[in-house]
Amino acid sequence: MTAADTLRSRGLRLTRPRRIILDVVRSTDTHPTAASVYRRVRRKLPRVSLATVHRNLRQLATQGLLVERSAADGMRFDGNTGVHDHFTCVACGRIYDVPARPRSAVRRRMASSTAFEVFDYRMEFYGRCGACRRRRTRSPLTRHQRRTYGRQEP
Amino acid sequence: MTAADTLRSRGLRLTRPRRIILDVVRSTDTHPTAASVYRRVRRKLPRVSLATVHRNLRQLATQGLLVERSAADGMRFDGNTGVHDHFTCVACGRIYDVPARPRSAVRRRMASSTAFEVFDYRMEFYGRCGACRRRRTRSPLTRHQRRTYGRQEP
DNA sequence: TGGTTATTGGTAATCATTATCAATTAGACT
DNA sequence: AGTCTAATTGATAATGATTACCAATAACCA
Ligand SMILES: [Mn+2]
Ligand SMILES: [Mn+2]
Ligand SMILES: [Zn+2]
Ligand SMILES: [Zn+2]
Repeated sequence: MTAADTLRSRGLRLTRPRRIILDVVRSTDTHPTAASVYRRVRRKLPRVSLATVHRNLRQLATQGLLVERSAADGMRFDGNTGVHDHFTCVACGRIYDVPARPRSAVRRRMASSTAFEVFDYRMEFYGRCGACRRRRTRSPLTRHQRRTYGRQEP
Repeated sequence: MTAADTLRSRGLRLTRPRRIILDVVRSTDTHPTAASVYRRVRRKLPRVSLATVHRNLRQLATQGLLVERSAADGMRFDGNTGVHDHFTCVACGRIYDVPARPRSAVRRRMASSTAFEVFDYRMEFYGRCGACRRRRTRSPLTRHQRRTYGRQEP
């Protein structure tokens, strides 16, 4: 089932902006912000509106064609919809995919020891990535710099 | 070492607004937003400014007297600074503390299989809490309602 | 090739957080 | 207890991110 079919089967249309936005998110593993997606989409479609990017990221996530993840510095989007975990480098801000560990054991233990019905869980690792370990540590970003720029997208 | 001593040893002062803000966050396990803390602080200090609440939550988190956590609906604050995990009920939005599982094994495995140096990790569980399992499911909140109100604080 | 209607671009509105600044006051030291 | 000094406050403006609105456009179906 292609993305176009998924959309059309729900009465949605695969417009040019929507297709390019989906392509941009799917063709990277950097977990871009909406602003970053906007910058990249404009290279192919200079007249696109920032509102269109926001609208489509939200819509495409609702339709399951990409994943919306909240990170410490705001919302990010992930074209990898498979089950996987993430590692955030606290030095450079990059977010890496890491393979998920088997989930069933954790869910069983959680469900049997509490009144909670666990549908899913998420693991986030924090530390320093290989590149940053080899390099002298730079001064950390300010709160505002983290939110606005985030070193993972040059 | 009391909170007042921690602050004074770093040239900071324990003012009345700051003490009340810290008390409010420490005396609940609902992981309140800044807006929610503001509402509760105003009951004791009606003339407090929202900016003062934001400033102090940030400062107190920087000093390690409370923890700042990003959730799907925005930033939240946790008076429990010990190691623990969280369960988010997708039906009512409440965030519950859950005991942490032993950390060393996970960190060792992660560090040995990748180039990442893991300082810490975070687990978030998602599902339905006991109260919501017993009760008929209500209609889900809108995006805006989730961000602003969040059912966990009535 | 039309006709319907989802979608777009442009822009205003909203929301959360941060910045600014004159007035206040906690804490240290007489 | 009174004085001093700098941290802090309340009020408000500014900022950044996201959402709402609406007339114009264009995707898709018959
Ligand atoms: Mn990912
Ligand atoms: Mn907690
Ligand atoms: Zn790094
Ligand atoms: Zn619940």
